[in-house]
Amino acid sequence: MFFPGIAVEGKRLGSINPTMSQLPVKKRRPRKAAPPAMREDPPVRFPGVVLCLVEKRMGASRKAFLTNLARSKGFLVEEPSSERLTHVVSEGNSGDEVIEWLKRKQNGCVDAGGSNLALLDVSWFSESMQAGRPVEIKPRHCLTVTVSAEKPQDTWLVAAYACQRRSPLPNNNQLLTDALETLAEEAHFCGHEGRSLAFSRAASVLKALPRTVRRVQELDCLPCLGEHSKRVIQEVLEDGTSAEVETIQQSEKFQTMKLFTKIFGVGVKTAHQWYQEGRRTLDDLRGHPAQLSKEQQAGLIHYEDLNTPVKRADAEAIGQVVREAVNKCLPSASVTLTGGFRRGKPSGHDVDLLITHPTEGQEAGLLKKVIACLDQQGFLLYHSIHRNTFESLEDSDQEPSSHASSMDQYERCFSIFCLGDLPGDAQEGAGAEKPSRVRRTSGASRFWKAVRVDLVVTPYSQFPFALLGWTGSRIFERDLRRFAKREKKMLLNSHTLYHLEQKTWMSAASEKEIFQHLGLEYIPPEERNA
DNA sequence: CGTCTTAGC
DNA sequence: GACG
DNA sequence: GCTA
Ligand SMILES: Nc1nc2c(ncn2[C@H]2C[C@H](O)[C@@H](COP(=O)(O)OP(=O)(O)OP(=O)(O)O)O2)c(=O)[nH]1
Ligand SMILES: [Mg+2]
Ligand SMILES: [Mg+2]
Repeated sequence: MFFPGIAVEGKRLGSINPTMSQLPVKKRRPRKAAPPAMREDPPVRFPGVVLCLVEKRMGASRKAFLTNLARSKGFLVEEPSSERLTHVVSEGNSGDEVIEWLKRKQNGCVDAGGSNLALLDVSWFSESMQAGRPVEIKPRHCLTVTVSAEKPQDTWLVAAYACQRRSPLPNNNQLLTDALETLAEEAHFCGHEGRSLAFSRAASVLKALPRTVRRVQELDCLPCLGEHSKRVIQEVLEDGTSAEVETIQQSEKFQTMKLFTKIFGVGVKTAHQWYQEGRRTLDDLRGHPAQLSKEQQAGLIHYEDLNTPVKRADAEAIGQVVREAVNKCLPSASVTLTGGFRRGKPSGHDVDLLITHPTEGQEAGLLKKVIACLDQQGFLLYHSIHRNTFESLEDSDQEPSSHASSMDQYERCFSIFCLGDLPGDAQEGAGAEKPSRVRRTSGASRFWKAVRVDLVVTPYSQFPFALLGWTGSRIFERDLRRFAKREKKMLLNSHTLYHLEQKTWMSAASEKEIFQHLGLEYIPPEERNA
């Protein structure tokens, strides 16, 4: 249950003072006072002409130089996402390439067809700069479009960033995405993170397609699909499988790395080290428990439970247990189910919960109390608590370390939850005590199950950023941040959005406002399954 | 050729 | 591995 | 190096 006015689906959260944004206390706060020194451009002399310079093959610095030149002569120059464009100027690209580039930049919904948009070579631009006015468009200036803009090819238009496209849960290409994700996993096991990311992106693009791929030619215009990915897709389309993928899956190395990295607390490095030492089974590891960290011990003990998918009903039940504990500690605080379940997944590897309170600052110190409360009731088999370094709006912006660090500003907790499944009243969760939950470990009937639960506490002013950050998917998050940095010169994390050129933090009362700040079409959680 | 998300134990 |  |  949410508070009226809390922003989950774009409702306003209330006004936020933009001068008191959040910052990492360890780092220096960039100054907000001075706006960037803007050189005065002369007044607009040609309001009917809106230029756009195609960065592709031109480069960012030349584009910036030409933009300044044009503005100094009274021309309007705007971004490709602008709807007012009249003249698109490109250097070294064909007309078709410019159309494709424009469509991508405009989230795939451009009428590149017979509109009054002129696609021009840079020669027109040079002549116009020399003349100090837009010169008449001659045939030699025009880029020709060979692809018929009327009839869409038998291909799809898909944006290059996952945060620009809709990825609903029904995946029409699971056979293909499974193959590509196997290649991504294998690359990850080999420490080839760049290659792994490339295969993950390729799989993600296929997840966004509205129907099943039938012929490899349909992939021609899709981003993130290169020679290797297309070859694998072709094999799977023709034979139902790929030899490369089959070989990987049958290899002892891959199978053992997979077995070991599924242990909570074990990553590629540790798994590989154990593999080199000749270990192959979980019992090999259980033989030397002293070499294991606390989380690895817990991960090994609960290996089967933690690798059994968590159902939505279990997630809701745990959400309710946590909600009651939270409200005991702080009435009118809220608990929101996030992660994959918020994206509509029917099951998941854990339960992700986001906690906040509508009064800024009331959430301070809450997580520690909630953990103590849950632990006392015997719900926690393991937990690890994480403090944050970001201030809430309540904290003053003078001496950052003075009280922020002395205060209990915990924000995250990774836990292993004991989900009781006792009959009758115990389902409520509050009834049975810890010893009775954990002792019944043997025999055919066990009455409890270990479940990974992530708790996150956020100040109300950061709630939309935390919600966006903890809803995922992982690929969606990475592309949001990559898009913000590379396309908008902004820095995004799960607390804030920072504009590098304006040197300002951009507050948001909803997820929708964050998408707006980024110039992105809003994508609802159910379509973030990238 | 460099980049590939970001942050806390 | 794919992209800019 | 691990977790999200
Ligand atoms: N920024 C960032 N966020 C991440 C990363 N990994 C996960 N997240 C965010 C987005 C995820 O939806 C959210 C929860 O992570 P989970 O590992 O629980 O994945 P998710 O719930 O999507 O799926 P699952 O639990 O496996 O069913 O945390 C990451 O590497 N970077
Ligand atoms: Mg999850
Ligand atoms: Mg999680």
